[in-house]
Amino acid sequence: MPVESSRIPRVPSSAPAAARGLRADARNNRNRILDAARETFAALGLDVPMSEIARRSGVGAATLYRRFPTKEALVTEVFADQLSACVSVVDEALADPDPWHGFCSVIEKVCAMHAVDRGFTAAFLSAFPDAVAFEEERVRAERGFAVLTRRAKDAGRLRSDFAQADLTLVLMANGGIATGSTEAALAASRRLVAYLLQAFRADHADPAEPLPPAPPLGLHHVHRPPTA
Amino acid sequence: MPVESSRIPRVPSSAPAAARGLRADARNNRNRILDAARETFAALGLDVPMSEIARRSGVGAATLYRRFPTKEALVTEVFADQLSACVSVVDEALADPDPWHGFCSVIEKVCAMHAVDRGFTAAFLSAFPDAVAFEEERVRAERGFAVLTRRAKDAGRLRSDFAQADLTLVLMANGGIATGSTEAALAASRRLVAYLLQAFRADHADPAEPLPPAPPLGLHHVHRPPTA
DNA sequence: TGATAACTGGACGAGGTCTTCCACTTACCT
DNA sequence: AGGTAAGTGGAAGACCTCGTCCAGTTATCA
Repeated sequence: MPVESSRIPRVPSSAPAAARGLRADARNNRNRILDAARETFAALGLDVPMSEIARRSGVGAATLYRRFPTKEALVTEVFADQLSACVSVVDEALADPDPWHGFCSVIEKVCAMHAVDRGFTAAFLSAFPDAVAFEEERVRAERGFAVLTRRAKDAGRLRSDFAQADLTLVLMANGGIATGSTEAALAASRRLVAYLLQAFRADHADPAEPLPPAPPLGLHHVHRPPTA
Repeated sequence: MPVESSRIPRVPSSAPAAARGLRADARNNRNRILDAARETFAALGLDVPMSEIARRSGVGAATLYRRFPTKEALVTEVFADQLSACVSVVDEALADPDPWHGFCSVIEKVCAMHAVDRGFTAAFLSAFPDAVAFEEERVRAERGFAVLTRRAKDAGRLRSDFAQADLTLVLMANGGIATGSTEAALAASRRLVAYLLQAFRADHADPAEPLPPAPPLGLHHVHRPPTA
């Protein structure tokens, strides 16, 4: 009888690394916490008390803090996959044969994701320090978007004075669209994005009205002060 | 000897109503508080502690609360004149013989004012309850802007599907532009506004791509929940 | 089944903010 | 100049949030 088999924890290796080797009930609670946190952050933003998330998860505060030593850790974990989704949006767009369509789809999809999730917007913009864990993905998305931008310009569809930093501009502006209902926020975001995409069209660039210079801002430089 | 003369308080009737009849030192302190609050709110947003404003004003907390019973009252007072400035921007634009230029100037100026004052943006968007005091001015500005919109459309410069609620959209989007330095925020705001104004041009409306419907949002419906 | 180690829940402490209270000081009016 | 009422500053109360601790419970494994 192979003793080893009992020593090897039955790990669903597809699960996130942090959930491996947990006792069954603990892993269950962990998932409940993540689900509740996702819902709550999306609906109310990142400023909800940890106690509220514990309450909605049906666990005590200690359990919450045992799984996620700090609120930031919880936020990071919650939005890790959302960030991956953003990155994959860029990958999909790179596979699109129409450069302009790909470019637009990135902006439309990412803005829509932000519009329906209040917490995602805040997390994205606050650039919480643990985000260094996502540095790699962020850089990949940035490079991918740069390629998209170049292709769309070369195709003559995107105005040539569009700056890389304008993506940050769009995301920040879209982040300002926060209203009571999710539907209203999504509708507002869609309309804003539609306006902006029309402004980005090459045939709408007016040589008589040059754009004000782009501010020297990259996604990684956006730091919203904690108390503001 | 006219007794009355001494009974009549020497009121600088040009001063705000709330400052009338105050003792000289009290009025002085009141002004210092307002100045400090203006600076602090503009630089750091509305979330600065009241104690910080008291410290910068050189007064104690009790004095601050004697003048302004609640933080909200202070915020309201501080931004009352800024709001008036916004309204007068509309009035100026109405006097502009060029409807399109007037329309643009409103958006450009108001957005610039919001960009350089973090607190103003928050106060404007949070629509704090005491704002009912400004209801009249708000309505006046709204009507004025409606006139500007109509004129600009009739002149064939503003796209016909521009909605009144799009002003709210622009202001919310502009409110998302908050970066570390004031200069960067202003630069970002300017570029965003330039893009949007190009999108608003009648000759840039693409009949092949109708806009998503405008969300049913007026300025007075924007309510950002307290904790978010 | 029973020992063990991990897990859980509610109570607790630290820190920060808004607001109030009270003894002292100051400006105004006669 | 002097009395008085208003004004002032610092300390303290109420409330909320993040994060910690300990006694009881539960899953795991021989």
